[in-house]
Amino acid sequence: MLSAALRIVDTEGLDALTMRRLGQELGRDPMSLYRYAANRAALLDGVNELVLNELAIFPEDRDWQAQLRRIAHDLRLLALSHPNVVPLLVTRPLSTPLGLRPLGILRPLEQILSLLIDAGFPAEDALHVYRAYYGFLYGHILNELQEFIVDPEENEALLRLGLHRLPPKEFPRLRALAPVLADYDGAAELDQGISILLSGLAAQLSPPPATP
Amino acid sequence: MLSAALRIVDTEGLDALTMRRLGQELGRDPMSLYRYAANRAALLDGVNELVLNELAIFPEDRDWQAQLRRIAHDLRLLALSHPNVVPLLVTRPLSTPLGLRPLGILRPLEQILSLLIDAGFPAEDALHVYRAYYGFLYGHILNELQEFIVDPEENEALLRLGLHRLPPKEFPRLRALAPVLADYDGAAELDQGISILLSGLAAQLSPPPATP
DNA sequence: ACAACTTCTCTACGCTGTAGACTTTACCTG
DNA sequence: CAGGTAAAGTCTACAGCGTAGAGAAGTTGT
Repeated sequence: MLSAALRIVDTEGLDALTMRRLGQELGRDPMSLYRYAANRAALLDGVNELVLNELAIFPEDRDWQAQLRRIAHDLRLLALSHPNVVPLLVTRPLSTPLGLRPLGILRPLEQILSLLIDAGFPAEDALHVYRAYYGFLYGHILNELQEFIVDPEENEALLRLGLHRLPPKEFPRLRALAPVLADYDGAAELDQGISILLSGLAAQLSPPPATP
Repeated sequence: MLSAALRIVDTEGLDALTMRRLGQELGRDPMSLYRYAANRAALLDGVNELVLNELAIFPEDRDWQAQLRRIAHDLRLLALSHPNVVPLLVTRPLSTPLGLRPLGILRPLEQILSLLIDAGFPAEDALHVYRAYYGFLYGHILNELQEFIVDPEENEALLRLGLHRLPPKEFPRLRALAPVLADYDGAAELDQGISILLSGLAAQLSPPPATP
């Protein structure tokens, strides 16, 4: 059921995921969905969970930096392949206290904490590392998707056209950067940011012994 | 009109901002709102703009690091005082191509680019710095708000209660960190992350001459 | 005073999530 | 196999939503 919901979200957008539409997709009465999800909100949480479960984390790995870097790239790709789910990813937790969120959404948090603690960080530092890391990661994904042109029309022209609308006096920098904006290597930018962040964090907090 | 809308969002949440509700707040017919906003979406953009306009940026300042750090703290406080607007802040641009967004939303982008370029960065590097910076900033704000307990009930107890629900076998780290999670100094964490990021960026990209 | 134009109001339509009563199906027990 | 119990699915209905379109009221220019 959740996979059908995800299919609708991916192909038709978040708003298209209505109870009636999902019921039709499954060939069932819309009301029957309430046996599996108490709410439409719960349904959205389910989709959210389903996507997050595609993310593989191996907390046993001792090389925390490599692991975090890989996870970052994986999550980025996940977001790019389900762009319509991203609003859910960043917005749903805002309205649910931490402890009451679906387990599938809390699992990555637990696993990354575990990874960091096993790698030698004191629990409290692990939390700090996690926050800086996940904060940057989510921010990057949002940023990249915001610049991503979903329009089926030719990209660059439309982008330039959009920017052309801006008053030149007020937005000279942005207009001048139009060609650079057009080719955005998200993976490289993410990797570079992660590098800066991880080495900075490692230098600042007590570095883990890293000897098994 | 927008300020009335913002008032509703702040006090009653995003969903409470309906055309009928806003009309009632203004003592006007709901349909009269369409003279000022083409859409409900445009209305949300307006609220978004209104909040972002509270953010002051001084592109003439030569000390880009101090300036970016101040802006980060300002935006954080802004987000904390309008938490219900944050979903708008991060979500709305996802459905609008960059060039077609309201000017008030693009203005911070332009101003920060201007700040960086005036501080000596080549235009292209300025864009990279901006992306890493804004990405981290947005990510931090999301993170902090996600941990923020809006519940009027006593914080710590409720948080622990929520966490207590988690199966101990599966979430040992998270449960153990409950007391630490409870007191989260968002400003300090943001400042520390910004420090790491800015110094890393300055070291990596051609450092600005910084001599006026 | 009349006309043109803007602004506001009213009604109505199709859509939404979901409560509550009802019917059908599945399964387990004697 | 028969009968009862629980689960799953269906139907109808309601209040609320955004907003199209026609009309009323008010304002301004000549």
